[in-house]
Amino acid sequence: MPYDPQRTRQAILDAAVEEFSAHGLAGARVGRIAARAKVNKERLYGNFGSKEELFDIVLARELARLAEALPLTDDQAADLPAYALAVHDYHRDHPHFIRLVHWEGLERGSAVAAGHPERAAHYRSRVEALARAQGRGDLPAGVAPAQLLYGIFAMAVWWAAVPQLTMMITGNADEGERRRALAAMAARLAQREERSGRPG
Amino acid sequence: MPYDPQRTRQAILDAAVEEFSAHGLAGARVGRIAARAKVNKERLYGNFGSKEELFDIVLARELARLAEALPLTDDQAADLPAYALAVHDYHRDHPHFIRLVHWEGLERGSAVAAGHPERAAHYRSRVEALARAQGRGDLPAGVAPAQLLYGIFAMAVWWAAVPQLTMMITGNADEGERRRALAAMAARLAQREERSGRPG
DNA sequence: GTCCTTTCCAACCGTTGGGTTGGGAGTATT
DNA sequence: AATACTCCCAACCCAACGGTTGGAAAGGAC
Repeated sequence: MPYDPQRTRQAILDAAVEEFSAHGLAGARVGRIAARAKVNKERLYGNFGSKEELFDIVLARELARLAEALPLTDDQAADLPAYALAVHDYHRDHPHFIRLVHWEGLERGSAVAAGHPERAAHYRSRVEALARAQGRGDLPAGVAPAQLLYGIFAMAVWWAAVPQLTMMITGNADEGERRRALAAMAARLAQREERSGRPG
Repeated sequence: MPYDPQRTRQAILDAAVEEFSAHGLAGARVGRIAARAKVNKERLYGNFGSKEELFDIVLARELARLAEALPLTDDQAADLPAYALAVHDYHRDHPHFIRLVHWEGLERGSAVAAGHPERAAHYRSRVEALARAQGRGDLPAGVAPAQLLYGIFAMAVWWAAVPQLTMMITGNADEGERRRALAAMAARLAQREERSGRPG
């Protein structure tokens, strides 16, 4: 059979994203990745060095895909519910990335943040878009833009990491209801006037 | 040395919660748990059957602690920001439970929800408290109470599961800022009047 | 066709994993 | 003080793990 190193690499990455997404770093099995990719284990080490490095590369690839598919333009920053829904739908349709990020957070902790300037830049650009929207008056100024982005992300993606909790909290609420509620809550975060509104 | 089976059990559970919280189900090492508890590995199996059963028991114990420490009274349901802060602070001060829940969600998936009626009841009671607050007019009726609870939880605890992302999004925002933003966002979710407020 | 490099594979390696075993030490019952 | 039962431990089991090795097959340069 003719050699096809490019195809080998690709097959390993495709298999690895499935395996890491399903089982995390500790739970993933190098042998399973090789088997699913129909490739010899040694090719994995020859191409990617180690299980951990492979995890990094897989995660970086998924982030690159997300970054391309889910920009945050100034238009979108002015329409927070629509952006929240876009984030939600992306992760619903591409469930690997958000799971990888959760595995990374749980297994490696906050120290990760220091070593990935390009990822930090990705999120910074989103924060800046929200800051500009605040400057234009399209978003309320009461909450720091970074915190606002955090809140939107939290509501839009958390269910993917804790499906069992989500089920217990919302019962068998269907996805339509979740999307509707997400949009409504994002709209509330985006409202311009704040009302104290709570009786002492 | 005199026997003390009660103490042995307790030591295993205390060691197990640390280990499972830090490494998850796949990453946890039975040998490490036994070593930390200063107990023979066999005592772990004699008392708890298997690694998985031990995980279940540890998680149930942590939920029981949370349920006692963090009720949701009707008073609190009427003051969503205060409740959100209470949830945030509990998980900040007792970081094991929320991590265990995330490990469970990632490793076992949504099927878990079906097998734990007592846990479902715990969350149902919280949803009902919010529903009553809506009935009294203390909370807006625009969002289903279960979805509202989901949103509050998501914002209040997500940072614990993805500390690296939180860091990249909010920079080195200190905890005080996070708490302030959380309260502000919860207040927005609790506002009674909705304003469309978005220019077409 | 010879030489050199790259791709690929089967078999292997040392270690560690969850889980078990056989028996000894402590305690309660009679 | 013999019996019986629970608690505990050191040593063991073996499958599976991440990672490596030696060499064969393929491709490119000349």
